[in-house]
Amino acid sequence: MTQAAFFVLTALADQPRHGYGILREVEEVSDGAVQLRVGTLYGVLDRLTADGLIVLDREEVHEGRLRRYYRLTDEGMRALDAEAERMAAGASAAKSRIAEGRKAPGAVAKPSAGPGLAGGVA
Amino acid sequence: MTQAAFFVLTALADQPRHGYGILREVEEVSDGAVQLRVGTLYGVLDRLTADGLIVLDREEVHEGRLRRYYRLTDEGMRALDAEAERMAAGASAAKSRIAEGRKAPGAVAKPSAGPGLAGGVA
DNA sequence: CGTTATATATCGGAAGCCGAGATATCATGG
DNA sequence: CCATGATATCTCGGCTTCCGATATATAACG
Repeated sequence: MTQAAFFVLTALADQPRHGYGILREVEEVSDGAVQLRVGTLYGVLDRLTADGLIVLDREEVHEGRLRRYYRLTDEGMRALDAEAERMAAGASAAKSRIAEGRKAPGAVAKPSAGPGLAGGVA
Repeated sequence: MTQAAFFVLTALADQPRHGYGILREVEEVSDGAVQLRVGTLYGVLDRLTADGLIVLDREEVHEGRLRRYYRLTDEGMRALDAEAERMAAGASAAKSRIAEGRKAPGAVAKPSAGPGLAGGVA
């Protein structure tokens, strides 16, 4: 699953949303760290629909503008859950490894030959 | 940062490794969930080097076979740390949203009629 | 009337992924 | 002796995905 797809699913996890709403929600939920582009969105939406992870929930007309709402399917919910698990595990692994690398730069069983990472790391 | 790049950095976080070793390490650290392909690896290695996140540490000849070791730079370490943070946050956000969606499928200001997610759908 | 915000969607270039193949050494097995 | 498999490097081409730019349309603000 791509990053974009993950964040779209996340934005839809609590309630159905329309395209433009997903765009804003992703930015907000990621605290501005992730900016889903318009050009990316619709391709992702199509793929997720084709994969059965989301479905068109309903269409509304708000102030003369069409809003097309999507929502997660059971399968989409499960896929997101599994992906979140993998991401958490990956993040956790990276964190503990960083700690290891900082704690023992020369723990490679090599006395000194190895200058260690970036010279002491600080 | 792409998934592939993230896992390469993670594999290098505790100690320098060579290409083939990274391949096995990524699979092991992700418990088989992530399989970095050979065709992907070298492109990632080149990009990470160009971006200054990793550097060629040393070259060794082991049993007649060349081993090219890479290691993280300070910048690479920081980038990995930041990315791990973002991933953890993303995973966490997804998790709590899933909980919200399950807890209140109709929390959309809809008493009960709302079949909500996966409820009635059909 | 022009710009900004909301809202949809498409197009094409660029970036990235990955199966397949090339090359080479060493060990195992037939 | 040769085939196979593991180790180890790297390249190529097709496919998927990303994203800037563009198009269309309504409403609000100046």
